[in-house]
Amino acid sequence: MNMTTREEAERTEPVAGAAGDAVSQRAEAAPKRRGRPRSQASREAILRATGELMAPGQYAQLTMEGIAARAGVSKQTVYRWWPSKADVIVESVGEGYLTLPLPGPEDTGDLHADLRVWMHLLRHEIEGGGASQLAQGLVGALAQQDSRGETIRAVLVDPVAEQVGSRLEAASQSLGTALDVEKIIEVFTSLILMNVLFGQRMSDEWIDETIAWLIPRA
Amino acid sequence: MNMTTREEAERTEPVAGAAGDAVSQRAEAAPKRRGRPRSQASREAILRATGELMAPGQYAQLTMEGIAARAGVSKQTVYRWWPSKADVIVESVGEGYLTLPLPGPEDTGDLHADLRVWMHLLRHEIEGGGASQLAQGLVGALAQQDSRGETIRAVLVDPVAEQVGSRLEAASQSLGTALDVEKIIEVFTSLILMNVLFGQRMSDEWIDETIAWLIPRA
Amino acid sequence: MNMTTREEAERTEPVAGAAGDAVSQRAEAAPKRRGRPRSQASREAILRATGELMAPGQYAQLTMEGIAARAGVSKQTVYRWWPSKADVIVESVGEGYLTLPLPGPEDTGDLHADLRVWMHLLRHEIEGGGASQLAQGLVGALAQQDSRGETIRAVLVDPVAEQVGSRLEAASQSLGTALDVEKIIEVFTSLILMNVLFGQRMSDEWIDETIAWLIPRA
Amino acid sequence: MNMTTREEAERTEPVAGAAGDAVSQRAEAAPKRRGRPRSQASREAILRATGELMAPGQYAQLTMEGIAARAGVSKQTVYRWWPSKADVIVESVGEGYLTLPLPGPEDTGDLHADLRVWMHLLRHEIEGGGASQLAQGLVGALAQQDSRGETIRAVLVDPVAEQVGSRLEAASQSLGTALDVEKIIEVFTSLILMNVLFGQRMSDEWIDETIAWLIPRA
DNA sequence: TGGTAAACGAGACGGTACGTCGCGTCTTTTC
DNA sequence: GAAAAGACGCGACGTACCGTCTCGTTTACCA
Repeated sequence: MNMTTREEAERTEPVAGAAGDAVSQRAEAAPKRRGRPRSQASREAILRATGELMAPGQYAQLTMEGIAARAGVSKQTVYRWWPSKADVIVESVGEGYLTLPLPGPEDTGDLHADLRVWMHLLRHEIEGGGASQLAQGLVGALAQQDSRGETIRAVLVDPVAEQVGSRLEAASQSLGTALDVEKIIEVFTSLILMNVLFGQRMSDEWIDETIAWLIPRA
Repeated sequence: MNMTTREEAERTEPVAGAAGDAVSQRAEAAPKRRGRPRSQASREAILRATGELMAPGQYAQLTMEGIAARAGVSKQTVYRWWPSKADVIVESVGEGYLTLPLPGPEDTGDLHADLRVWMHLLRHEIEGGGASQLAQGLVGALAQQDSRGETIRAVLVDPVAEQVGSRLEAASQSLGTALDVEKIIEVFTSLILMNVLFGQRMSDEWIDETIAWLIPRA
Repeated sequence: MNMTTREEAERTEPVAGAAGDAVSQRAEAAPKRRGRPRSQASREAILRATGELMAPGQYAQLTMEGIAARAGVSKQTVYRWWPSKADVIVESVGEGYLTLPLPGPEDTGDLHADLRVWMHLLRHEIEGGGASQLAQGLVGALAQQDSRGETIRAVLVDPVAEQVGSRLEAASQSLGTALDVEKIIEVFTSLILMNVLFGQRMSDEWIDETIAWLIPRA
Repeated sequence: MNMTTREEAERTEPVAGAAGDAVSQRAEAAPKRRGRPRSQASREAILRATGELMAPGQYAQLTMEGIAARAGVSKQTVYRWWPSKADVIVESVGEGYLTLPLPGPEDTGDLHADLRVWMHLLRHEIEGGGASQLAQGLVGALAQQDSRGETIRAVLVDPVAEQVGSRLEAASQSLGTALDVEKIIEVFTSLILMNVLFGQRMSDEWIDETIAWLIPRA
């Protein structure tokens, strides 16, 4: 990610020892910045506006001008802190201003049924078009600058994996079956995301077959 | 895909007349179009130019103006025959003017070994960055105009599925095992494309595990 | 003046042997241009808009964006034909889309009285501020690119010189006096323009003195 | 308007106190300002920078940011003491940090000869372009903010008038002739400034004629 | 001699205009 | 009637200055 060191410093400062940051020893050598400090309000407004404009139907407005306008901020302020649209999107998503509208599966005790219900839900979501558009938009927007795979993965893949994962792990314990949970999660996520990304319609049969194939009944 | 019917009809016609020739006497059985016929040379030049501009590093030039300029053709000529950039790209890829730098697996008789070799090859390709960039670019370019996904699938998914598919089917017959070939192909393709699209690194272990999990040894 | 040769050719073509053009022998070698010809309507709209925006009070809008907007034309169209704002202004003025709001003297037979009345009129005009603002604006706008003295002279100086000149020449003949008419015109024009440009107030005494000094009574 | 800022500051202070303020106990007209006094060094640096940036060729840099940068000063410091760019320019010129490259006439005893020599010198200066450009620039810069003209007159007209004036007054006394010196100065200045402003070329004949016409030989 | 208030540098802020690029459409002449 | 040439309205791009606004840091005065 091509963030300037200044930006990096600024952001991580209030957040403190965030995320997977191991090397945070740089406390000495005061990072005392001179001049007026950047407006935290502007920063948030920009990231929020970006998140909002990623919503289905708004996507056409996802321009630097659109973001600035909706945030009530000057274009220059956006450019001052993020060198490109991709960077703004990445940070907006990273800060949680936008989440994929994909729910996770319930837990009624019957794993197969839960997954089936869930995938029907996903199908409905995909058919609405919003999720696909958003996913494609993300890939498209980010593709222009860098590959930035980790980011997209963090936004697109991880949440889905997490949701299906927690359900599977619960089942794995209660069932006592020897499921390769990790692999199943991975495959499940891949299949679903392909369908979301490419707007593929999941037929009833395909759903049943897929579940059966991935999680053989005992 | 949104190809005009005229385009479809027209295209197959001169292709029969083949290669470099212009004034062949295909007159008979003709649907007799009046006026100057469309230039086959222009068509090829456009598709070739599109393919060339999709090459990694050139992607920024993939504009309608860039295509027309490189093809030595007027913009109108491009628009006359393809309603959108997405359609040009799709046809360019379809006609082989651009190929995803993703080879298929060899057939040495040992399915597991072949797949392992192949996936190491893919990993190398992914690490080069070109494939990921191109795949992302395709998604991005196509998403802007045609979010329906069939298009992207045709360009991105199908070729990979075909390559791994033919190897698997061959194995399926020689092995006589009851493999759900279709499902395996689908899953294989999904996993690989996810990795390509998001630049995920495939470790040796991951490759071995995945193959073993998908195609259990007899 | 930095007009492109193409623009020059285009403009002078319909105008025929305009202005002081002596070398117009280039008729042969048909300048047949290809592609869509430039829109005469746009050209006129731009020049008219420019003239209108030079009017007192509107001057703040005299931006390339303002001109394009008022002309109902895209910015690019303005830039396509004139490389800078100064060039647009020069041509707008040159084509008569704007004239200095300075009247000429009447002819009642009494030269001194006529001039006095006229200068009082001018004083009123100057006090309104419009004329000064416009003159300064012209100088300022044109100064940024080139010196372009001839143009400003043509717009600012010549009309005034002409008006006072014709009155003086008429008087010169009827009086039979040996007036150095040319010199007087020159001086008169200079004095008046200095006052216009710098918003100098002309007092009654100054007017009388000046007229008496320039045109001694017989 | 073109009062020095210090005067301005001192003036507005009591005015502010008079504006219906309740706490105004400092009635005893104390001009004593508290806090850090303004930096004389900054003031000079700003005026010098302004003068330097008015030099021919540099004119495009004559922005508030440019001035501040070259003076090694913050923008706010400039704005604190001068309300507009015009004021800075006026004071810079007034303090002699920039002089129009227009010399005055020598005094060899022969008035006509002195003037002729001087005007040839001016012609050379005008042809170089620098003087015209600078004069136009001044008009342009000042016109944008202060169209009242006194400012421009003070900068542009007065210096020239003074130079030619002192030579003429000297001559007037030694000659004893009844010259209307004031008028002659005015006319001379007008003619010359018109030529400078509009880059008009003064021919040998024109110079001789003009001098002869303005100052008839005894 | 230490407080304090104004001036200082730095530089971010909301704006407006700049000049350019690409879009998809249009209007010419040429083939 | 297709093709090249290229102008058109549109809208976003990224940059430059504008004049204003915090910040933390001097620095001269007055107590």
